[in-house]
Amino acid sequence: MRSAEVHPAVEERLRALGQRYTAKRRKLVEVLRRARRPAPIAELVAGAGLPQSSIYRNLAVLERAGVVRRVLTEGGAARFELAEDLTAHHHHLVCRACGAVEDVTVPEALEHQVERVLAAAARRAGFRGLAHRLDLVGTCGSCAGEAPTG
Amino acid sequence: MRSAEVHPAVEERLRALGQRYTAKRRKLVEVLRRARRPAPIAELVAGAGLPQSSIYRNLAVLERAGVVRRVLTEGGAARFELAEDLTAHHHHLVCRACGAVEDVTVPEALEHQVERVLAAAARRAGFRGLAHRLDLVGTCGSCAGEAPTG
DNA sequence: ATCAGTGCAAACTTTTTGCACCGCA
DNA sequence: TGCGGTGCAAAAAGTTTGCACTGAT
Repeated sequence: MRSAEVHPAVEERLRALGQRYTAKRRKLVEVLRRARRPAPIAELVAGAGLPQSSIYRNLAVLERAGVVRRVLTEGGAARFELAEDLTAHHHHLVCRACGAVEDVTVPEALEHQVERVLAAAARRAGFRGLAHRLDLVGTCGSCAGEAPTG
Repeated sequence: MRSAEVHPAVEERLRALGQRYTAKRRKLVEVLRRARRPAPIAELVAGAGLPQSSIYRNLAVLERAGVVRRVLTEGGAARFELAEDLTAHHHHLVCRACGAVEDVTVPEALEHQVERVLAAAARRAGFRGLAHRLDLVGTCGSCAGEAPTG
């Protein structure tokens, strides 16, 4: 989704919750939109030029509005990204050596198949409204190249 | 993997790192083995009867030894489970309402296909040694049934 | 004027670490 | 007897919250 389309969509979702789409929130969304991967808090603080507390609070509001989502992490610091309906369905490549995260997409055919089989498995377990989160863990190029022993 | 097979395997992996497989560590592994889902720290503290600091330290050692892995979470508290080669490859159903986590498996055919396509995508991005983590997020039976308004 | 938004600082939660003591190889 | 292992308590890291002030409708 292009910038010109994202912001009005965000504004609408915030309005629906009686929230304003201020310049600061717009800046935050813009930083998230530009990141090619889930952004950690520190990156958002630096990028948007807002104090941590405002970042956290605005992220909470944006998450409630369905604009951003907290990405699953292995503990450390939280990472956030724009909701998939504002960008595109994608997955993550996580480097187990340096922790780097990259966005990736896989063929639609596989996505469909995954969706179909998962929906069946979930139904059996009594789960509804399923969405999948497929992350890949491995070693990124630079870590594999620079530290073959690790 | 049965208990009789898990413990010797764990011991071997710890030995390889010059670590001992003490009674307390065995207790911790046993608690993890019995859990049908990734266990939060509090559950391990209660189950193994060890102070938090020991739980954390032992989990760190066990993770280094490839015995346990930290499960991806949305921030809150960390959850741990035994490594897949000590149990079986599986995925998680996460309830977005109550946070409950359940282990699930999907057909092998799909696993193979996912592996194949993902491996290709990862190679393109310069990643190696890939493993996938497929989690499903939805609403569990009790949350959907007992609170249709939520 | 009013109510949401913001910033600072303090509180809180979760995880890590220093240190002294214990215990198995 | 030495190097892990353990527990307590303190510290650090990450996140949330109270309060007073600002700003948009």
